[in-house]
Amino acid sequence: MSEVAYLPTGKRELTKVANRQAILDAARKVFGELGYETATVRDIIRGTGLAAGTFYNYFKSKDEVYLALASEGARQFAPLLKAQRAQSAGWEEFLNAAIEAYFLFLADAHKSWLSQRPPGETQPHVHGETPEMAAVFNEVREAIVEEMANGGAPITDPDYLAAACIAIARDVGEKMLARRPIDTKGATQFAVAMIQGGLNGLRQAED
Amino acid sequence: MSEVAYLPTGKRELTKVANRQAILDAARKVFGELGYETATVRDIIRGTGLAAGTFYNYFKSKDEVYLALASEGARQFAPLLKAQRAQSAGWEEFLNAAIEAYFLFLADAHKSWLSQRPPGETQPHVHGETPEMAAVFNEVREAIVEEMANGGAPITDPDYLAAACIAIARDVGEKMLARRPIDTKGATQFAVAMIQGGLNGLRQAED
Amino acid sequence: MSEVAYLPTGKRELTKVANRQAILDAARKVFGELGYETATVRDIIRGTGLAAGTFYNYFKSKDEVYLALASEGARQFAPLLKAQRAQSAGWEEFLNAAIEAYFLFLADAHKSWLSQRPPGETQPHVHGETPEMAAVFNEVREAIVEEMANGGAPITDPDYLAAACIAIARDVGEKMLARRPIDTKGATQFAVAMIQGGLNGLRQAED
Amino acid sequence: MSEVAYLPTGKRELTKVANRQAILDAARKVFGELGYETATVRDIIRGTGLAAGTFYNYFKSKDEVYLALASEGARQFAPLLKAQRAQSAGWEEFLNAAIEAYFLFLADAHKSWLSQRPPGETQPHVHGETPEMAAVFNEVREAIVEEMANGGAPITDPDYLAAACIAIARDVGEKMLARRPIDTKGATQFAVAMIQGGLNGLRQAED
DNA sequence: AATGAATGAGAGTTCATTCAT
DNA sequence: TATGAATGAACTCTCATTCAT
Repeated sequence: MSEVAYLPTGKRELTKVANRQAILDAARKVFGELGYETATVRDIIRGTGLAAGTFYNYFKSKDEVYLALASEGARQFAPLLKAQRAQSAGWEEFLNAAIEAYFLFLADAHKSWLSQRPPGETQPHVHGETPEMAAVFNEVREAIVEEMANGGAPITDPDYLAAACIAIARDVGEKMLARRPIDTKGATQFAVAMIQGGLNGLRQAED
Repeated sequence: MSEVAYLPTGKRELTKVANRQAILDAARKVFGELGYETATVRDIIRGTGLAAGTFYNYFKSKDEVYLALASEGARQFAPLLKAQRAQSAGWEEFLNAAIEAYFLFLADAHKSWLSQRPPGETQPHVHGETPEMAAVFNEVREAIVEEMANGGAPITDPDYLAAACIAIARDVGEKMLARRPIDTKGATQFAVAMIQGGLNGLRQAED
Repeated sequence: MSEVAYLPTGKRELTKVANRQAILDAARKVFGELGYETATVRDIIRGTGLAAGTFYNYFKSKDEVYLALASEGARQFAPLLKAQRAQSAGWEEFLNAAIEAYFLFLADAHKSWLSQRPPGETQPHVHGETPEMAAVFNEVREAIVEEMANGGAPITDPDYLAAACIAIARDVGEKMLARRPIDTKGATQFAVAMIQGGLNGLRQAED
Repeated sequence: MSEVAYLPTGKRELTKVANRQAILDAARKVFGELGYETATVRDIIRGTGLAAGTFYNYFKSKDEVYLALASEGARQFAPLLKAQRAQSAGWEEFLNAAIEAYFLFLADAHKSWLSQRPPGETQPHVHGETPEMAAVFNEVREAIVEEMANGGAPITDPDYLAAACIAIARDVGEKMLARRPIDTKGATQFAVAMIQGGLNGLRQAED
């Protein structure tokens, strides 16, 4: 309609991407520290240099930014998990692959987020989990459940077993993040050994 | 204003206690269903026959009722756990005792609360844990950590191990509650077998 | 549940009714002056001595208070109009009755509202009609349309005619309110004479 | 910054005019559909191919575009009305001329706007009148009032009479637009006959 | 002690307008 | 001049808490 069409400059595009990222970063931090309910949109934008309304140029709602974070995490993680699983021959290898993938994701994410949450300052009623962690964890859960349904780990009570494996992965992963240096190899060995041992224990108990 | 000063009668005291209990019951239900943030004080008092303001005759704040619930749970549970532990000779017996105590508590609490949460209707961003469950769980965690520190389960990494034991207890306990009939014996056997097996697995891995 | 049940005292009930009325009055004034869109809930409560949140103890939304005002007006007016219509034999009497009822309502409402809008200070983009006026006006409109459909005023174009009658009633009524003293008799005579004369003029034009 | 200063070419000027017109067209449509308050500047520019900020190169504010629309309508209409009036000998001719001019304007505007508002989908609290219609209507109003003040229609109550004439013109005009085909002749005949008849009726009532 | 209306800070969100590009 | 992201005041509405009764 107009004679002169201004194309978006590289600079503009850059700040747009940067702002989006800044909001995502701030949101991740805030959700991790405060939890979804307690975190406010204003808490999030305070972490960027932006104004309140600007948030809504990038995300339609508080919920949407949470979901964006979660699905971004899942999207990045899914191929890693898949690749690891593809290489695995049996249950033990699968388990090792899945847990290692999860721990690597956690470690990587943790490093790049510089979560820096002052230790011990945990608020009451708070998750302590970023949306991405939640999403990625769900991927692992599903992989384990699926593998188990396929007969990967034939044992009396697959429901309890899945719950237990997942629980170990989650909580050992969390502990791992609290240590320096972050040792994914060690944590993976621990978790896998414990789960495999547990399986043996359960087989014996069955008799 | 009245000439005669009535001493608090037993009846009146009972009423006070009953109201307090009604609030606690309603709060437990609501916190369990909605989580701390989402639950409103009005949600809680709606569950009693009382008026909004009356809540503050019994608790100073929404937070206080949460804490009251948690510490009540812990207070009731602590002696049970202590008794069970006292009977235990070694680590295995201790573990069995602690987990059984925990599962019994869960089952009992669950029965008496009639939590009735329609399954599958879980809201996003919500805990699904009553304050008491959280508190009692912490008791168990501390017992395990303490016992482990006392050399109960000599293993490479007590920190990870504690995390894993606790994780299993929590999540198998949760699964247990979802089944009918609630089988604490079976769940305890499962959890203990898995943990003990896990310990063995870890010992082998160490070599 | 509690031993002592406090019944609402008269005083409490009084302020409740009074507050509701204060909000309605303020809302009427504000809607009349500013129109629905421009008026804010804060504009309304500012007209009472109440706090912002209190508005929502009485009405669920800005829309609801508008509707309440409108339907209250219609409810009060409907029987008056019905009574007047019941006494009417033919179209002319009906017309007289309907318009008189409308003008009486306007005059009465105007007096009791003390609308006191500073003359000349009319804002741009504004209705200048309270919700009640709108609602009552609709009642009159429907009555006229209905009567006309029943053959009350057989004329070539009932659609245009209804529009014209209604238009006269509305705008003459408005002028009437701007004069002192408010002369409903005179305004009614004028409007009816004009409409009847208009009908005659249309009959002649038809030939 | 550039060495060569280009004078505005005819082409460029045209673009400016075209953009301005595009905004005016979109604004008319949007104001007509949504009303002043509900319409947003973004609603308006969405109707053009332009960007949000560009709006403010042409109009200082949302209000200004409304006013521009209104005065443009008035400016276009005033000479038409004047010409029609100039040809009129007496009151009846004047009335016919004024109303016809108004209805012609309405019909023309309506056609060219293709207002296309889905009938029946009227929002609550919305005008259904473009700024131009409002402005042009005011011109007619003033003409009638003026003519009446000059003794064109000697009758008891010129204030009421003006109100009534105007009311008829407005509402019959509105009805006219809703019909197919749009029959300005018929509508004019109707309105004039009704008003003239009304005048006669008022004269008789005076006796 | 019980009541429930009143309070007001603060939540998520919208939008007219500005301004760097 | 065109662009469209940034701005921030203002909006509707919620809710923990207070307080007159």
